[in-house]
Amino acid sequence: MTVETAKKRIIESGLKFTHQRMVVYNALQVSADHPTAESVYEKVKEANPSISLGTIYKTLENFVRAGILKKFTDDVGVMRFDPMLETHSHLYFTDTQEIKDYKDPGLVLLLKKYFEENQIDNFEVEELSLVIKGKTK
Amino acid sequence: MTVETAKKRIIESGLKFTHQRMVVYNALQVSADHPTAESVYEKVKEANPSISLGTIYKTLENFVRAGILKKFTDDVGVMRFDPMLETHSHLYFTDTQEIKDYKDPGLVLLLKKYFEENQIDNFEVEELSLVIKGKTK
DNA sequence: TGTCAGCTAATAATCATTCCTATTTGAGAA
DNA sequence: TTCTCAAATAGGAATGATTATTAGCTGACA
Repeated sequence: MTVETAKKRIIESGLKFTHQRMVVYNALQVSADHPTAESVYEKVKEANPSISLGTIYKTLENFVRAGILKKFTDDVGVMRFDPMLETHSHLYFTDTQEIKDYKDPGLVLLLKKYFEENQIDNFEVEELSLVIKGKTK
Repeated sequence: MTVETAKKRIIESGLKFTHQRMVVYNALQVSADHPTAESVYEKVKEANPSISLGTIYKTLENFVRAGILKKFTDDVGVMRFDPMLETHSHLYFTDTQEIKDYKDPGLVLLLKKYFEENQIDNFEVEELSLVIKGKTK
């Protein structure tokens, strides 16, 4: 990930290019799975100590709107950001509290087929993902 | 739901029976889908105007620990309580912001079967639910 | 009825998130 | 390059849901 690709990506998505957006964008690339606003803030401050938490929130929100990120809320009610753009499911480890991505194209196909054959009354399915709770084996 | 069944249920779950718990329990029975602590509070105040919001939180938390309720966090980060105990999925209406339960035994069977045949590395599935996003048709 | 662990009310504290506003900046125009 | 201005930012205050604290109360059991 070079500066140029980051810049290109931000501008392509219709956002004005700023130093802060670029730093946040880069921090996301090296983040662990599903960072919180706070953890992005910590990471970003290394490169830009004067950035404010409010800017992080706003930037992440803009990235979500621009389709660069997805946002969801974890079990304790904290926002998490997900750099992955394809629809996918999550594994919740009840023992370690971790959240991991789970991608399974076969499963998605199976589910889509299921909902084509079994319509839900008065509801049009747009997006499907699974919450899989369990523990390390 | 009579007073007696409520009382029985509370005692069976190992909690001491109190007036407040009983009122909260009853409020849950007549609540709309997935009440928040706040909405339970509003409802309970009709029967017991002196109850405090802190007690509501603690009581709900106790019910969750006792297995009478489930708790989850919605997309805006607010806790919601779910009186239903069987595993079930949720429909998220992207147009109206509603959340509705979706029960589908056939789907559950399909998923269980799928995960028996397709084990996830180093992970033991305990509970499955689907997040179904879409809109009114 | 007396005892006491557990419960409750009231309120303070916390924490993630949003809002506010004066100041600065990026990008296109001249 | 310099100018202009809409948009973005820093910094901090405000908000709102949730949790913690604590003093007093009460249900269950002997």
